[in-house]
Amino acid sequence: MVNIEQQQAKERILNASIQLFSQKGYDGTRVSEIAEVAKVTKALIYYYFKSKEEILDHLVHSLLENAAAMTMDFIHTNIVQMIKDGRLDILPDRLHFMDKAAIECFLENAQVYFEQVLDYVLEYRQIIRILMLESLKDSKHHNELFQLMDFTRSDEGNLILKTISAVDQEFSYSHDLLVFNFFYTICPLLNFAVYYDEYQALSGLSGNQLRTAFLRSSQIIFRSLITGQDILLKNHGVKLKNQV
Amino acid sequence: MVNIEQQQAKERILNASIQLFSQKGYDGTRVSEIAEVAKVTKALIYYYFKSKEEILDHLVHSLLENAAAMTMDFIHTNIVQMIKDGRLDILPDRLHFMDKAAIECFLENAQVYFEQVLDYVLEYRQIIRILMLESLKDSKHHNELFQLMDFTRSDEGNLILKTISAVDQEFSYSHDLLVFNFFYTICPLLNFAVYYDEYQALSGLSGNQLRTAFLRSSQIIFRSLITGQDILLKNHGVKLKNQV
Amino acid sequence: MVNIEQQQAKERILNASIQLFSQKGYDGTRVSEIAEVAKVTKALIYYYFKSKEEILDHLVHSLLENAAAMTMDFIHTNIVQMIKDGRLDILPDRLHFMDKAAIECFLENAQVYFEQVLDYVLEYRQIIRILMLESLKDSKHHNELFQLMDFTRSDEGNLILKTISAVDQEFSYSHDLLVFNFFYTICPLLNFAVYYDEYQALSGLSGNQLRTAFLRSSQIIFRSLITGQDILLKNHGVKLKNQV
Amino acid sequence: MVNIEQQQAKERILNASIQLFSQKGYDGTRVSEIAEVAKVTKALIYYYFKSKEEILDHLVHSLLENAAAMTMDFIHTNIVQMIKDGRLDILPDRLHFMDKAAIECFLENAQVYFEQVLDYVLEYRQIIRILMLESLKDSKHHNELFQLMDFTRSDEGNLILKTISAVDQEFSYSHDLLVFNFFYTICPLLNFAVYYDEYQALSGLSGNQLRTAFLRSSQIIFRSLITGQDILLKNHGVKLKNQV
DNA sequence: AATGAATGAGTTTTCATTCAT
DNA sequence: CATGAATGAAAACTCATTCAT
Repeated sequence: MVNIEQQQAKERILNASIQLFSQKGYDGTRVSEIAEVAKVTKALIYYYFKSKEEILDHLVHSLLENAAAMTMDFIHTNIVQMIKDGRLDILPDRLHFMDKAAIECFLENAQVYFEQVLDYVLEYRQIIRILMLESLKDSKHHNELFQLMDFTRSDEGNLILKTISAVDQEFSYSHDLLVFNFFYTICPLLNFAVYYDEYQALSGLSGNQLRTAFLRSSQIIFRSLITGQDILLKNHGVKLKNQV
Repeated sequence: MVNIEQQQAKERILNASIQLFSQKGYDGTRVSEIAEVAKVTKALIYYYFKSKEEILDHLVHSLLENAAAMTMDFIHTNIVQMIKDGRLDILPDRLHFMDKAAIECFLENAQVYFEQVLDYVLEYRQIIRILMLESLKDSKHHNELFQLMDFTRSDEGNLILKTISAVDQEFSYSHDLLVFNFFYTICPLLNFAVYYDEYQALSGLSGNQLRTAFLRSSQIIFRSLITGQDILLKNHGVKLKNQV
Repeated sequence: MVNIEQQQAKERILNASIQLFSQKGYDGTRVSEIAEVAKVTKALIYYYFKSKEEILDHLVHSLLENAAAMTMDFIHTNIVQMIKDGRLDILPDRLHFMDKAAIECFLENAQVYFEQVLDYVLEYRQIIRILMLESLKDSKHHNELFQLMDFTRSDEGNLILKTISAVDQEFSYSHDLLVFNFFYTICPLLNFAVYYDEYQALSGLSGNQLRTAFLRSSQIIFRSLITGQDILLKNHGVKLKNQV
Repeated sequence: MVNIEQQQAKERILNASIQLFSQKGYDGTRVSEIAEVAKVTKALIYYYFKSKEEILDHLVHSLLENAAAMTMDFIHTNIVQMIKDGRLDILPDRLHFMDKAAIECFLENAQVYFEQVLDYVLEYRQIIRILMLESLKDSKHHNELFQLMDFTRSDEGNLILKTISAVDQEFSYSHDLLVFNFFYTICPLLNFAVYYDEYQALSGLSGNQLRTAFLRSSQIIFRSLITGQDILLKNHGVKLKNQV
């Protein structure tokens, strides 16, 4: 851990802001508190940032950039590599895998990616918390949480959905799947991050135990998506396909 | 719908507060804004409420009371009735069902209850949003969201867990189940409520379509809990039991 | 003089602002100083005015309205009355007087009007000073001083010019006349108002002596406009007419 | 025109200050703005000037010195030369010209001088504007504008008045003349300078047209002073002499 | 039940100025 | 010469709350 005295002032301000915003919310945090925690003068905060809001923006944007980079990284590591290996084809409307093994491989990578994302959101859980707080208000960062991992639209970037679709060639996207994905994949993940510390405190579990327990729970969802997709797809898929 | 002019002032203040707190957060809302929206003077707000905080308390407590009542209602309607019918026994550590049909009946009721809860959280989604905003900060209402449907502890009120446990008599509670329940049952439900309006706006779905899609998604989780419980229970249950 | 304690707070704020803005300039005046002088709290100032700037706006606009009213009054008292009496005709491009006596009468009225204006600008010399200070900066009140008595454009409202033109039927407006009017009628008048107190102090004259001396000086200008108009009009009028 | 990059830093600071002070007033200008416009750092400004106020002082004093030099120049070129030529005598209380031709010559020179002054104030109109802004406030530069061409007192430097007095040997200074001189000679001149750009913009006249129009207007005043002085002198002079 | 006026104690933000390098 | 970093003091403005009526 870096000596707090030696940390650059600007970074101290950002760290103090993360800590305080995530604890007390943006509106609940005073610039003077940030100054105190960061051990700088109020005026210096305004030397580095035009306003309190700019601090928030800075935090939010740095997280979003970071997240986007991680997604890109996944795409390049997995998709691009598999294409190069001739195991995956990008068709206009879906991903086409060479064989069952390729699907297995992809799913495994997705799993690894999920775990990666989990660790990412845990590491940045304070900023995620800030983002979630803002996403609940009609602030300017209103829907940047949704952007964070935007699976709500069925566009090219929505890889997990494509994966599922690849399992069943008859499949085409349904609102059900998107809803499921958002509320049963993204939300739990983000909620896990923002309630991580609190849940630990209440349950008495260690961080690692909690993380493991959550990962196991997630596996149920993953399996459901494969074994139980007839619930989502077979029963309602046809109707849903024509709905919007 | 009641004429806004004729609404009693106090109620107008409460409604304005719900609207504003859920939109801008408690800290982000000014008493003068409440006065404006409620079409009363600031001074009148202080005639009815001792402080801004008392308004929040009032809202939070009314929701919590309400929620508790609903749970009690479920318990009485289902548990108590089934006991009276001799189809259910409350043992010190678990519920004991007379037969498979009783379980089926209970699960069905639980499903109905879930839908009831869904409608409840949808109706009060603004207050839920307020509560969630506060739960993310370390305010005094910090963990009242957890209380709302406290399934994190394995106490008598934790009915769904008991139900699952009843399906497999060998079963005993594991942290995994609690984690699963919290992050994959309660959180999605609450997130659905708080992001309901926004998701509608982004997806273009009608409220009803969205509600139906969410309920179908929930069914996957329910089924997972039965068919997929070996993942949660058989594999890790023993270890987890001894973990904490 | 009204008891300062009994004056309404808002008026005390305005008076304090006039005093301070005219002494120290708008930028040089602190809201806390206004509060002190007005014997109110800073917060009360913000109860009555949205911002420091709004106080300035209020002062400026009230003066401008007032001034406009005075001009209107002159027009109605003189022009309208003379028309009713059949001594004046408004032609599309100029005023037409019945006879020399009508012109004399009009000029006499203009003289009276000038004196009236003089007393007006003297009474409101502090606000005029504020306005002049602002007019010298590129603030939003930049050219409201020009509007105050806008003789810079040769439109219908420019009565004095029309009067002069009426004296010599051959005459038509020239930029020279406008320039003369602005810099040798309006500016001296306004400068007299804003430097009134200071000139008194430096010269040792009483207010009344100064006012009388200034009025006599103005008469020279008035006469110049009649006897000396050949300088302005005859020599250069033709060229100037075609210039812009 | 010198390349802005190559201009010395100090000069750039002064030019930026002139520009900004005349645009926004001294109080309305931030040191950081000066730094920006001058393309130097704030710290460098403090390397060259002890304080923001020192910049203003520097500008004001350089103008005043300059103006004094110009007056001195006039005195030497005209007065001193005429004395040497034996055409002018300085009596204790007045100037004594040898003959009508000497008066004519002097008046002509005064006219030339007026034009010179006009060009001077036009060149330095931004600083004049600053000075006028300050003269309207009770700053330390309060009455330095009056000093600029102090004709308010009947001392030796008041050349134009002496000139007029010389025309009529019966004449002695009256407050009327001083008032006339200040409000109808100096003020218009200064106002012309400070409103020069704005008047151009509003009227659509070119700088040269405007300057010419103003000079013609001034001639009326000059002539008035000779032909019309009976108004000022004969009628009221005696009384006024005894007034204070 | 209702309110216009008032305020203390903050809040965010600004700004002339300094200092170490 | 030159500057990036830093700051004390004070500026404008806010806001929950109170009070007299």
